[in-house]
Amino acid sequence: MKKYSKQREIILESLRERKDHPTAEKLFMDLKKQMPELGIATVYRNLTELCEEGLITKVKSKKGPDRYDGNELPHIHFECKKCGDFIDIYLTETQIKQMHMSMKKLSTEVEAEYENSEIYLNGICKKCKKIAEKVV
Amino acid sequence: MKKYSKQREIILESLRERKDHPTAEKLFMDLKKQMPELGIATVYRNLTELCEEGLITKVKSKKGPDRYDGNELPHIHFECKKCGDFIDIYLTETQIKQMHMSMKKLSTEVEAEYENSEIYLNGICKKCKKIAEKVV
DNA sequence: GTATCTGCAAATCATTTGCATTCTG
DNA sequence: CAGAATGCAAATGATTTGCAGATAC
Repeated sequence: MKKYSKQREIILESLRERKDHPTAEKLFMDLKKQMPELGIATVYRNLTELCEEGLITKVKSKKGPDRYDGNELPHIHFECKKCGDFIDIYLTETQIKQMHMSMKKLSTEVEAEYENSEIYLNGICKKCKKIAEKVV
Repeated sequence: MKKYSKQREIILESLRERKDHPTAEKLFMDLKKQMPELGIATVYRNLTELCEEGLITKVKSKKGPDRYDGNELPHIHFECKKCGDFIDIYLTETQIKQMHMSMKKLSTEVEAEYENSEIYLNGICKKCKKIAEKVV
């Protein structure tokens, strides 16, 4: 039977509150400030569990280690080719419906059973664009 | 100045021919049969280079290590939640255009500069579906 | 009281790097 | 010959695992 743990609570809570997509290491460092006895293994263990329960999402990054996302609103990710950061892009009801319909249609072409889809947009984010402009 | 290497040639050639999406390790094992002196570091070095040159693509997997893809035709990936394998899904000219247009439109919402997008469909592939049916 | 969860340290897995040697232009 | 590329072994980085002690129910 699943038991309560303060560690799991603050991990989930923190991921829901923050708007970035931290690595396990980053999250660990930040949480260690408010709970110094916290161990990195506990963070990894809980992140894996929370993903399995569908409460958070693991985001694969092109460059560095995996990122974790606690944003509960339906969204897709924009990954910056320069800094590697992720930005959430929110979709309207219509966009979501449209997307899922076309995805489902595509899936039938391989006779596979479609469940959901992940879309990663790639490009340069606002922040890096500004930096690039300044450097030039 | 870039120099020819037999190793790079067989790595690229093999990736273009095969229809799966092997890990570096798998590719290494297979190529070692025809070139026993091949080293794993050489495989990784060349895979990284070939990706940078845009001749192949690195595919991030939900489960295991990175996969590599030498399929030159425009396609997106279907990732099986059970076996972790990838299947290529081909798109028509119209679908590609449509997709890029809607992606570009989404990107403007975050004031980021869109370059290209990656779409991963998720579900259960034909092979696993059959296995599942047999087990039941 | 017992199963679950933790923190730590050690282990594992994937990938990268240093370096002496070999190959290409 | 000079610079590039290789193979090997060692190093690194991220994540997982084993285990003894702490915690929840």
